Amino acid sequence: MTKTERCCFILMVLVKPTRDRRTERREATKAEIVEAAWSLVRVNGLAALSLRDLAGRVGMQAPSLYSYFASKNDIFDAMYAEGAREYVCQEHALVWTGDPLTDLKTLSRFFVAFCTDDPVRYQLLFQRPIPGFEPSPESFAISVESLAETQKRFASIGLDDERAIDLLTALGTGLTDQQISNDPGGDRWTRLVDEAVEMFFHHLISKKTLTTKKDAKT
Amino acid sequence: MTKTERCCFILMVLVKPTRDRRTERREATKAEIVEAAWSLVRVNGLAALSLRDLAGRVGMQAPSLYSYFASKNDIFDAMYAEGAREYVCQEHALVWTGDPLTDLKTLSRFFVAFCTDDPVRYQLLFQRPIPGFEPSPESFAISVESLAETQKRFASIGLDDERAIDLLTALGTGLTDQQISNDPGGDRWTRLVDEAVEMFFHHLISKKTLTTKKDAKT
DNA sequence: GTCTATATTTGGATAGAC
DNA sequence: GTCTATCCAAATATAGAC
Repeated sequence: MTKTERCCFILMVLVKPTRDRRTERREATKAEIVEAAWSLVRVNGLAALSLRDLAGRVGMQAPSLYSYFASKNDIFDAMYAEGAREYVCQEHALVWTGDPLTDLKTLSRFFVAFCTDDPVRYQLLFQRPIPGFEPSPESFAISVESLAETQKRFASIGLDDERAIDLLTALGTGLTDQQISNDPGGDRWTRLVDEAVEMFFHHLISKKTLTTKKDAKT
Repeated sequence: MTKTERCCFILMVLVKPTRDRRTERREATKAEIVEAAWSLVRVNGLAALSLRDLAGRVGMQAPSLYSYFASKNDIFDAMYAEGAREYVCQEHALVWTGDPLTDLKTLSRFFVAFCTDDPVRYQLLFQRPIPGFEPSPESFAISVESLAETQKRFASIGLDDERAIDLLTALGTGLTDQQISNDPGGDRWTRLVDEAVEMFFHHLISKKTLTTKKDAKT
């Protein structure tokens, strides 16, 4: 521990509310790098991200990035965490009515919109397109949190049948995938979300697996 | 044209049924290379295919591959063509009953089974995971042929609504994608195909968009 | 047709000066 | 913290001998 570091540490402990401008600056730069990484991968794809390009985008030389991230995968991990946090945040902001059909539509619309809105983010979060990369436990924990959130939402609607849930998620990813692969930027499949959820809902009712709070009319 | 080539050419023209052993041998080697490429790619993923590995697998040095294929993408193209041909062939072998629901199930089951049976092939044929690669017009034509086949099948069932078809394809790719991503080698999603098709079918009937030959009972 | 040798490019990552 | 210089590894692809 250098003299300067010791000094800082003592100050931090003694004077709690003091901001650490050094750390703030550092975090800001890290965020800037991650942002630049997103803009690059949105154009060239995840696999094409190179540290040279990335450094150039933020006005650095490649080795300088190693002052902020230990490796390339470490950068991917930061991107993953950011994406997962966005998902949790936006999902949390959804408004629930208590009506199962309406709420299912809300959730499905949100999922498909979130994914098609940024296909590369979808790829990073929900598929595994980078050979040597998997998210760190800390980053993955964010995803797990959101999964739990969704499960609770399903349960509160009365949807607890695994088969049914699997069918619904397949619908969501199917619409998403077709939209991204075959009509990028359009709405040929996203516009089908409501109809798909209604179809699913009526299917559930006909199996009497659902407990409705209000009764949905045909 | 060398003397030998001229000689061969004259022979081919004069004596029609004569086989060209040279060409046969060459095609066999090409097929062997493509087969080796598939086995490598199934293990390491599409992106990880390297010409060194591939050459080693068939007992060659890397440059020798250039006697058979002009480039790496040329090899991918051959793989694509082979995959597409398999699809057409297997689809063609399906047996149709004339009953819309049954036939829809047959088609959907086939699609999902074909895709989950070889996820890497699915990736190469139906997604675009290799940065610089897209199939040559000749190879792509095979896919177009199969699409036309499927369209005709849909039409013969009385299914000609674009929205409905899009919904059905989303169901197929959704089940496929979830199966591959979240339960590789299992059947958690593939076993839902029949239920999904029934759900879709009843949805169609309730919209009275379908002309049935036999009437399906509830 | 197959080989050895090599050109060329492009990555990620490290060392050490400042 | 940032830079220059460099290392190392891996990849596609070509040249030319045999």
